[in-house]
Amino acid sequence: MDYTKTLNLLKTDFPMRAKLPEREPEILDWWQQINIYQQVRESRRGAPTWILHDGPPYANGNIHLGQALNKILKDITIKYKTMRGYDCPYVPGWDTQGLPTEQAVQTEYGIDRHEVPVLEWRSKCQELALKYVEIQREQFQRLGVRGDWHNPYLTLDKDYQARQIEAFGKIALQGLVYRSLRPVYWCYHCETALAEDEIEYVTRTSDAIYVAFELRDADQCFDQLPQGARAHVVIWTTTPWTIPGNTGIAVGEHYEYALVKAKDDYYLMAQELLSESMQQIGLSDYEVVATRPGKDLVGLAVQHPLYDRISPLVLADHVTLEQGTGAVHTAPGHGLEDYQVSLECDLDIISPLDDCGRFTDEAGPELAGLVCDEANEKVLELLEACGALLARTTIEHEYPHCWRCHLPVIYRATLQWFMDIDQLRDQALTEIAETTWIPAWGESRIAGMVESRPDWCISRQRSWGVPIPVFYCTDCGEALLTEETVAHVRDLVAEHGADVWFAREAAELIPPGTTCPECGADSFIKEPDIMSVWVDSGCSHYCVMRPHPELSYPADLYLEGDDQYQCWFQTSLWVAAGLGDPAPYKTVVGHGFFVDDGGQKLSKSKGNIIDPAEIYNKYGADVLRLWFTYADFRQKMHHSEDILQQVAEAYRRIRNTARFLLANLRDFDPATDGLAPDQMREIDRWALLRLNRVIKRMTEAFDRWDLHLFYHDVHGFCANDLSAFYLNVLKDTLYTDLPDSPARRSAQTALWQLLLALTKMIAPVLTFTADEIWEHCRETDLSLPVSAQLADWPRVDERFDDEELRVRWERLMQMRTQVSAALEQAKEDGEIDQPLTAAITIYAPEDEQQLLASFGDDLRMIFVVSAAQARPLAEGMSELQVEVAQARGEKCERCWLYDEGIGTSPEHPTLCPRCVQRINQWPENQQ
RNA sequence: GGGCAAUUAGCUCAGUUGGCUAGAGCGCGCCCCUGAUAAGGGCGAGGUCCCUGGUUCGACUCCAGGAUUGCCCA
Repeated sequence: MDYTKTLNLLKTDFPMRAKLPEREPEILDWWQQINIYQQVRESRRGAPTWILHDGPPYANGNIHLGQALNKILKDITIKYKTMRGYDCPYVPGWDTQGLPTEQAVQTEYGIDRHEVPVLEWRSKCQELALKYVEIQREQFQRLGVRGDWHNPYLTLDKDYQARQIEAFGKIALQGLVYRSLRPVYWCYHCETALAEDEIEYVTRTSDAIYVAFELRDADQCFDQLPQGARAHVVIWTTTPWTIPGNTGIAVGEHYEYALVKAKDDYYLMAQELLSESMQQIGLSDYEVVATRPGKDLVGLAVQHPLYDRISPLVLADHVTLEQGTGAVHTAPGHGLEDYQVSLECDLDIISPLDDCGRFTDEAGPELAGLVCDEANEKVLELLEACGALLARTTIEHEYPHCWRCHLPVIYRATLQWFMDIDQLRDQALTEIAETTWIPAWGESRIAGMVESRPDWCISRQRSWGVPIPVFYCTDCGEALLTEETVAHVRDLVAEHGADVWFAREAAELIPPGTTCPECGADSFIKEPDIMSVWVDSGCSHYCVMRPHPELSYPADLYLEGDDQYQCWFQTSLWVAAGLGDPAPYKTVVGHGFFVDDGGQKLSKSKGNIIDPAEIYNKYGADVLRLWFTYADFRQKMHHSEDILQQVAEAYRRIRNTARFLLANLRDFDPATDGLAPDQMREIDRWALLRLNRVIKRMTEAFDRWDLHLFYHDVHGFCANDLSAFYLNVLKDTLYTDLPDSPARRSAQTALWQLLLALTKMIAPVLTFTADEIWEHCRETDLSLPVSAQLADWPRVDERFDDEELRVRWERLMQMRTQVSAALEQAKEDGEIDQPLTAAITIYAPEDEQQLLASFGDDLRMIFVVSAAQARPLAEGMSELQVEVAQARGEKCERCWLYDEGIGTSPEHPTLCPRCVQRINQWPENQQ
């Protein structure tokens, strides 16, 4: 007879194989159908809100792995917080304006911005940005990210732009914004100023030259100098093309400078760098005539080698003796430190370059029209011709490059708009101290950056962005910016979008009747520059969080890649400070970046870019999501195929555990079959005690953003506590006991709790799989909400927190390890085939022996053997010993345990008495 | 050159206030099961806890210096 029909074998249509790439899109469709975002929001109506403000990714391509990580971490957090009882509106956003889009229009559409009208150019930019918003929206949703995808915020929205103009006006009217001629990083390929965060340093080889500047009145300082002798200050520079911009030479106050004679000429430079420099110049035969400290040299007049003008000797703190001659070529139009010196020492600021980096006529006829970097040769030629070029070598050094076109940038003095950071710094630092930073060292990191950050250059010489709403009087040139003009522009932009600024003349953009407060004239021109894209996103709290009916200020959380300490975390703070607001965030979480298995950063140029679509199309988004909780996201994240394989394997384990639970609950109705804790068997209470522990740890981990503990704890629980032990032990009860027996119902009561809690706990991470499991859970309990996302986070059930039980089982588990080892040994020695054929005797010290004995008949079940008994230590034994023998009797055909009573029933000659009894009582309808 | 951080088995991580033979999962090797089966179970081999000093009865844990790596800045 086939006894399999008299067993409660597994039964479920929950598939073992996930086929996530096929299954996930179906679940997505279903979420859309039931409008999961709205349902979740409604289920939390009236609950306290918890707001994560989305940092807008830049819409100029497919999403990359870092963006996938970012959005998934946000999603995990929001889903967790929702389950914890909060109402969590999530409004995703996109950064849509700025240089990257303009460049993409050029490359993708092949349009030259100089050849089309500005409005057409802007419309192309908008078209492209919106295209990528669509693409990214699809891709983010595919990752399982839940949010208000139908109503995202875009920085190009009219309302956004209008609020941004309003914010600028408020900040500017408080005197926190100024316009100044100042050297800024300038990319002459992109024809725009670049902010510090748009610079990348690349090693390159440059010229390094020594140049002689003739001293006009050296004899004032050095009476050793013979009448009519020529003396030169020697400078060293790696950018020959900046020589035309030289307006001074800086020396260090306390350094000793030596006047040396070589051949018939005299040279002046720092004593300490003398031998090195003279060697480079090729004048090894020289003598020191005199020395003077730097401070004595101040005010000496030096003749510029190329032009008829004087470059005075000045003091500067930044002069060092690390390189060069200790006499520093100073071109205030081409360097920030030089610029600062020029302010202190009243040097001229000369920057004879146009937007494209070409020398203007100011540089003289030989240089006019040449592009600066390429003009090096010509400058060298000119210096050579006048005998000023002493030596020419090369040097390898880090040089700033444009982050977009990767070409070298220059410093160029231009009129730019700045936010006055000095006025806001203290407030910003106070706010930083008030904010919670995760990880904690993020605080010292951003504080350090904020302390030393120079004024923020916020203007860009481009057109795809929000205009700087300033006018200039055509008569006196004075800038015009009043509450009225700002409000007027703001209203026009709110109605027509920022295009209106570019479509209309100044007269049509100012309130009628406006006159210049300085000279009374009524004719104006408009500011040509737009705001940096970092202003756009930095204003998001003012443009989105403030006015949005569902959001509020400040946000509970900002969560971005840790490059944002220098960018969005900061720009948002500066804007808030400028507006007189507290920080826009209460907590800020920074996450690391991906590196490949060799530890190299993922980048296009290295060709090691990973497309998240490839991963979710191959493994599924849930595996991708699980991966992001596999490693500590606050550090760099490694990517390799090996790691993905591991994660996929772990996914299968979790999935199969859930499947096993489901498959044993088909005949269980929690309402009628569930048992109270005091009616449950000890092992089942132990399982729920262990579940409590996982819930506790998971909750703490999520609260502390120790997300990687999720993977390790949940997976460890499934693998160790459940698969390897509890579920394995339970099989005998679940399969062979009477369906309605107390033991089986006790087990099922625990299994049901395990299944529910586990499914809820994985819901924020394995968001697709959780709902797939949940659907099957609802077959057991229809009163459950339709999605796990609508469930409450599991709670610790204190009825199972039994310390005595915990200790008791901990000791048992230790002994179990020894039993397993003994069984393995017996198997190797050929004494038994497998554990089920074994009978074990455990000789244990008294305490242990009593503990084991207290389990009675359950002991053999716990060790998954046919028979087990505990005895006191025998003579000569000092510690626990396990004796393994072949179990007596035959193998029962039904329960597979060995028993001596087999054959005693004529009706069922192959069954043990226990099974015979059960068969006889087996419910009719299940036979 | 400066700031912030990291460094525990092949991989990803644990390791409370310094204290028994440093743990887990995966991977690997060997074996068992075939009533979780493109599943499940057992055992095993893998570690100078980056290095060097110091404090201490005792340091993976604390201190100093160094190395390497990553990010940011110059």
